[in-house]
Amino acid sequence: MTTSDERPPSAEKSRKAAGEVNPLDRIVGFQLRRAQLKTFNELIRLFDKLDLKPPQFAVLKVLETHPGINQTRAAKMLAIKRTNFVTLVDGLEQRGLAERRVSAKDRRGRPLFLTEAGTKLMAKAGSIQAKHERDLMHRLGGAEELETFLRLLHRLIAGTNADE
Amino acid sequence: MTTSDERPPSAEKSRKAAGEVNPLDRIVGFQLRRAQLKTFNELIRLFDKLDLKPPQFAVLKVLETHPGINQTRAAKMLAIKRTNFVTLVDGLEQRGLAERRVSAKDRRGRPLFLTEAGTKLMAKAGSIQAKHERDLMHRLGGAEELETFLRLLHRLIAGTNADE
DNA sequence: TATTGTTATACTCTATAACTATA
DNA sequence: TATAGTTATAGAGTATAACAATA
Repeated sequence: MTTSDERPPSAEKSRKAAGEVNPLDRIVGFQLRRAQLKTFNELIRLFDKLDLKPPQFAVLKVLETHPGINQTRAAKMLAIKRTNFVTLVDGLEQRGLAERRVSAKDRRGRPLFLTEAGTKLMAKAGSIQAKHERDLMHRLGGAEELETFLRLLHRLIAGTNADE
Repeated sequence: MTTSDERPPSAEKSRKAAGEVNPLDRIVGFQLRRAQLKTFNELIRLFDKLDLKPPQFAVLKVLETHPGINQTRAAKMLAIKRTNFVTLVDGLEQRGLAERRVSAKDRRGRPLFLTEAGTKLMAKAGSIQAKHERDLMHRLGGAEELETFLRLLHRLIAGTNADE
């Protein structure tokens, strides 16, 4: 990604580098896919030293703002299946970043909490992610464009029932 | 569900329906993921009767606009790996929608073409996809918003070397 | 030596069904 | 009966390494 070759801005070369005329460029779904893959890959690299990936960060983020949330609701927020969420939490619990407790009210539930280590890690991860977000904002053109972008994304998502 | 705290049912339901406060709502990457998943799932359902999925449609679309393109360039346009592209084309070739020929110039290459059946299928698939695209445009708010959205997406993608 | 297409393979993601223990 | 969590498992999707044929 940091290949800083000298690149003359000739139309010929920039066209080739950009992947040519590409009929997929004007199809919303495919552009969404590319943008999503790129932002995730960027975040993966930024989280590299924390041994954290975007989905794991997302779980911790939800626990941070919703301590004691149960797994069904958390999985819905993350738009992943309850069943796949289990493995995710297993990993975080084994690393001592999150913990499942037992609810007194409903003994079926396993309310989720960040551990102290999880809270500490989130301090670092959160600032890394926030920095990335600012980078994205700048690439979009500024604060106003970011708002516009989020609003448009939300219009596409609206009416979604997350998962399941 | 009748236990726990006393809470007005209206607030309870709207909170649940809206997916709650969700700290992921303002993180670009995760909103991108949700929007991408949703548009793809919509397209999958629309293509249902054609037994076609978005990646397959994308390949056929590239062959339609770039007849004779080689696999390396096509894979780059699709932002997937050459190696995974092989399986994709295998499937399309077995269904008689695309074909690999042999190049006289460079006998390593296998220039790709739509078959007649492939062209016919693309007539249907293309109009389905175009209709979906118009639907997305309306949800975004109109033609102007679509342009804005694509422009912003492109700003995030810019500088990407696709894949590999 | 580099490139095109390919096979084999592994690893991650995601999806479905069925089970348990509670309610 | 329904719900929260879980297990097992299958299927996509995606990744790397290595090879043959050709340039």
